[in-house]
Amino acid sequence: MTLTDTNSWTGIREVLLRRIHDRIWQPGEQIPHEADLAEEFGCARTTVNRALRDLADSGLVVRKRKAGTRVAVNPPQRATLTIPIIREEVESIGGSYRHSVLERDLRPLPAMLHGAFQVSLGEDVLFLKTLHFSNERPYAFEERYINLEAAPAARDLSFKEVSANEWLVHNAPYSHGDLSFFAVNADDKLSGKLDAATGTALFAMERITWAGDLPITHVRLIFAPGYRMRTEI
Amino acid sequence: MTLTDTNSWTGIREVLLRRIHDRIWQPGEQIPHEADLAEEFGCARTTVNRALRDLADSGLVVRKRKAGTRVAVNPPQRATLTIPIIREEVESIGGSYRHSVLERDLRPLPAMLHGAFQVSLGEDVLFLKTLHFSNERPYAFEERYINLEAAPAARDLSFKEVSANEWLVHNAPYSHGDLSFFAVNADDKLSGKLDAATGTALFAMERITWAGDLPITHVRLIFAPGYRMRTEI
DNA sequence: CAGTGGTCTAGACCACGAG
DNA sequence: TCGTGGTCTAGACCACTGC
Repeated sequence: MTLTDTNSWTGIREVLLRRIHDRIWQPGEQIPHEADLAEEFGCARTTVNRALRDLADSGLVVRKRKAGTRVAVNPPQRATLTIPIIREEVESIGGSYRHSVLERDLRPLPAMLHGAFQVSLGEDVLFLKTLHFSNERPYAFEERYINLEAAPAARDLSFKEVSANEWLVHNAPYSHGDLSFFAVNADDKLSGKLDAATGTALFAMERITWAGDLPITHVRLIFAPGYRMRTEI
Repeated sequence: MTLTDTNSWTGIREVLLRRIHDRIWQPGEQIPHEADLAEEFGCARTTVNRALRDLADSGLVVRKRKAGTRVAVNPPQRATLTIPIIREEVESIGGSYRHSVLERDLRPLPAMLHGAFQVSLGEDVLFLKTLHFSNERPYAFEERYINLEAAPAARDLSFKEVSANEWLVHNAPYSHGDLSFFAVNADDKLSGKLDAATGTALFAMERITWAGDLPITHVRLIFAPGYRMRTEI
């Protein structure tokens, strides 16, 4: 039998978890106060607080001042996705990375993005089309708009050596962003670039990042066939 | 000008964040010790610790005992996805939810899953095909295997009233799982079910959950065209 | 070995929000 | 209003790991 150290916050978390799993505390039911639990475990309230805060972060319990802590009725699955820069992703699975800039020009922001990506009216943005390779096979196709107000230095860069992806991470840190995942069919152009039959379902990701109120970049990545985004929960 | 409260851990986190964004602390550079920062901010080390721990959780700094805290060189994007049960997802966007069980039988586990989903040899698993609707329009198609050793009560349930999705959340809590996302083409069967032209790219999710060593369920969800999984970072 | 983060404690005050 | 969680403090000991 495994003994759990009930003097560590992780140990206490395990015990609480087991009580929830074993239905000793029913979904929706209020569990004892921090103070009572601290007494039960013979530890400081801070320690119980840490354990409960962790359970709340993962969605298993719901905490409210005055109302106490309740076991979540429908614990949502929370999964943390780690999205590395593509070079690191490729290299981490043992591939050799290369990228190729297919297009690069200044242009007005397409109307489609006016709502989500508010740059100053009339300002051009830097547009890039890039193909990423793993072991010389297409890995992902990227279309990107860069707001030159947020990253003026990008105007003079070709992004042939360092990908825009990587350069922006280092030179235009964002404060927040929107991220979405979806599926697209390979059209004729994509099909040639990604070495996929026309019509093949491809996994895609779209991302907008801001530094405060200033939009930095909008990027759409479309991955070669077979790509899976994985995580553990 | 906005003043930041440097006596709260969130306030301290903001200040540290700004120093990283403003390159006062360069990527890869070691930042001051907790004790020094605590002195600078005139607060307890615990408070600085909380702020730094939070930055480390989000991947912006890397902390090591003895080696100190460094600004991450390639801060990975971490995104937390919240995956609710489908009924709640549908209802949260104002739809009325319904589901329909298309198939339900006991069968041996398909060979394809033998590696990932280790049930006792020769034991049958419960197989379910379900279609989820939002406002009477197809929302997602589900294929699910349930390990009856982990959830024996499932053997006697039709899952016509409560979906397997929801029942399992309430009755077979998992301790951990694998989750992946990918894209598939609608085949003829899917196309009819999801009201999508054959070949349409569809967003799909696959999930296996365990309770300790015991596999609980394997589920593949394929969403109707246009589905996006969104999150903020 | 010794510096650094990780954690625990006992106590305190505060903010929120249910009743 | 007042119970409950949220947070802060000052101090302590410990665990890891680079040197």
